Amino acid sequence: MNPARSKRPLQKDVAERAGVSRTTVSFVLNGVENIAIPDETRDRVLQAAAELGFRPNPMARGLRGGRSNVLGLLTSDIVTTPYSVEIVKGAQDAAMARGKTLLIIDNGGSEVAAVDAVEHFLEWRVDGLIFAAEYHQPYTPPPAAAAAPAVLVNCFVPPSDADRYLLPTILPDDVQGGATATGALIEAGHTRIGYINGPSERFPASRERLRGYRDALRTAGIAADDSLVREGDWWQESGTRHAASLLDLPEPPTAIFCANDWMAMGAYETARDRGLRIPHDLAIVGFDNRTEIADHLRPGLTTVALPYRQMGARAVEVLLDPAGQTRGVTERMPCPLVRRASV
Amino acid sequence: MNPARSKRPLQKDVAERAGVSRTTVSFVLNGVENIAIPDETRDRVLQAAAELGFRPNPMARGLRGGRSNVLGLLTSDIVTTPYSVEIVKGAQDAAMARGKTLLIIDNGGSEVAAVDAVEHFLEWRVDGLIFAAEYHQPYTPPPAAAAAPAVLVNCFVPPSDADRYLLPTILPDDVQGGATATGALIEAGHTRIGYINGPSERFPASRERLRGYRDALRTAGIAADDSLVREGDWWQESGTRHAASLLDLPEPPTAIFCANDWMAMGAYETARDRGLRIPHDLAIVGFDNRTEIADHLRPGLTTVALPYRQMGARAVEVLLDPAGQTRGVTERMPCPLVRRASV
DNA sequence: GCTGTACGTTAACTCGTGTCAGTAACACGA
DNA sequence: TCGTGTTACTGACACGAGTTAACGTACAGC
Repeated sequence: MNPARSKRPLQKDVAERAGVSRTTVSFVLNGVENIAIPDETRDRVLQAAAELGFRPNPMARGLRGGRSNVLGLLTSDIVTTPYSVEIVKGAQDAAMARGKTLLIIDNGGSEVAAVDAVEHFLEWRVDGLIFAAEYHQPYTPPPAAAAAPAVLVNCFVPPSDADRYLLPTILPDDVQGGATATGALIEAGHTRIGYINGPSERFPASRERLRGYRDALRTAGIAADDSLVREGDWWQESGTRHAASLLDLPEPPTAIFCANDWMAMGAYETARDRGLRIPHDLAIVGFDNRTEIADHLRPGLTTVALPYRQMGARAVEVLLDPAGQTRGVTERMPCPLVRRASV
Repeated sequence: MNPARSKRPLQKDVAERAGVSRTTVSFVLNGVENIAIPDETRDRVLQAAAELGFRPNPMARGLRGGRSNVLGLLTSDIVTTPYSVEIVKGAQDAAMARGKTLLIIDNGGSEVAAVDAVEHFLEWRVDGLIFAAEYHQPYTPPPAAAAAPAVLVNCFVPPSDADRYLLPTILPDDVQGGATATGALIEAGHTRIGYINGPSERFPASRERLRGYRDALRTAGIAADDSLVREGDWWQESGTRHAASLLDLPEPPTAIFCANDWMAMGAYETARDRGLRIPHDLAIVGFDNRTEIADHLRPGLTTVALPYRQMGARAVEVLLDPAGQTRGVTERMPCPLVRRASV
């Protein structure tokens, strides 16, 4: 009936072709220790398997052994922050490279759907769970998740739940990212550097990038001037507005660091309106490296990239590394500067 | 060892609790026909299953029956066109609703990776394959895909391969979309309507949206004027430039339809530069409904949405519907108008 | 020649479920 | 009493692989 199942070779076929028993094939292919198999036999088996293109049936394997070789990845709302799919891709590639299958479910931000998804994963006897968020935020996994090893990516268990859930956590290093962005401007000779932040209340990233900004100034021996710091709302328009207000200061900044690329785009608009050339009259650095924006602005926007792909890959590694389950360790992944032409 | 497998209830447990044999449980839960089971027994089994929270092990099920209940979704480069993940979500939801598991792999546009992915899917004995593209384009699946039922979404087998691969195909109705966008402007009283298209050579969508534009004009009895049609490159800047050139015509248009939202954003810029108010002095319609753009422009951009979610869902339906495998049927899904304030 | 041991191999069981063939109990008509 | 159905169920096998325990066989040592 199902053509997919009809003619695929089985261990039995490999055994027949190699002239040994099926058990021997299993031993050879799984590299079982403390069992003696002469090289000659081993080679024959391996060759037969290769010739037939044998691939073990993961269902049979998962049914028998405790290990299903499946990992479950639950992500909240990917669509609203499209670039976060990079986390998924990173996890996917890493899983594939290690011969694991990654099961992906996007719960669209719904808690009910999250519970369903975890249940679904557990049905498949997943070897581990990954919870990924579309932006750096607190998140508490459904209770059922306790039934399997888990890792958090781009999110963290809020302090109020931290006693119940102590999980390995992988986050972007927003402090370093903020410092790197600011540092790039300092290197270019700027000393009055404005900062248009995101909303600091709901977004840990905003708070941390601000900290990085201040750290970089302090390290460079530049006195912090809070009149140079504004809080936008991530949208382009707020970038335009705050950039204008910064440039209206008696001592205006010569450079502006924006906590995301949309606001940087807004700052570009302000510069254009005022006839300021970038980077000569005003240098700008963004954050997020949304290439559709950064590449397309003129001149290209120098910005800080979120290491989403690496974070996804690292999550898989931590999950599969038996020692990685030393629970509760938070890893910060560095955010590299992507140089274009706006500094 | 693996905590996930330890304490989950099995059919055996349900049978014990209901005081029947495991076979009976299997019959009841699978609703096997032409086997007599009195309601009283049936209810007891169902209740026992519910009380224990029994969920069948999909591996065992897939191993035994021909049906794995897994569908494979292969997508090319989601990240470059982030909104296309909606296709994935649509497919995911539809699959979940029908009790299927969706295996998703993004091959990042690599043909080698695509072959690997299909191989991976076949290992899992998938019941069907879905090939999804990030934008409407020709695509030829790897030959191995012939081993399972397949559906194409947002892509189609090019004529040169059409004799070898005749697959059900689901596409957005770009002609209708173009006509709808144009129609909205006509309804609003416009008769001179400019059109900034995408590149027509590489993109079927461009050609079809143009056709829709012309159809709508003809239907309304408006003479087509090719001087009102320009070909941009999808980027904002080309929208700005072509809008300017349209407005510089001796008889400038009072409305512009742009083949994507980025170019519409460019047209907004031109309008602003010239002090034209939208929609009073110039009406604009976009395409794609990229909410991050359309919602955030002032005034909000009226645009045509790609029915990605429905397309993904429909792919699953076609795949699971036995009659749906009447191969080679192309379905066009309607692109609805999303009204905001730019018309 | 006998026993012990290391080596190479395999039969047989296991995982959880679907499914076929079969059985026990009972009813009914001849 | 027998034969034939019908109802309500159950035993046993199958799916494809991993794993345990045991089986020869050959060779060494006595």
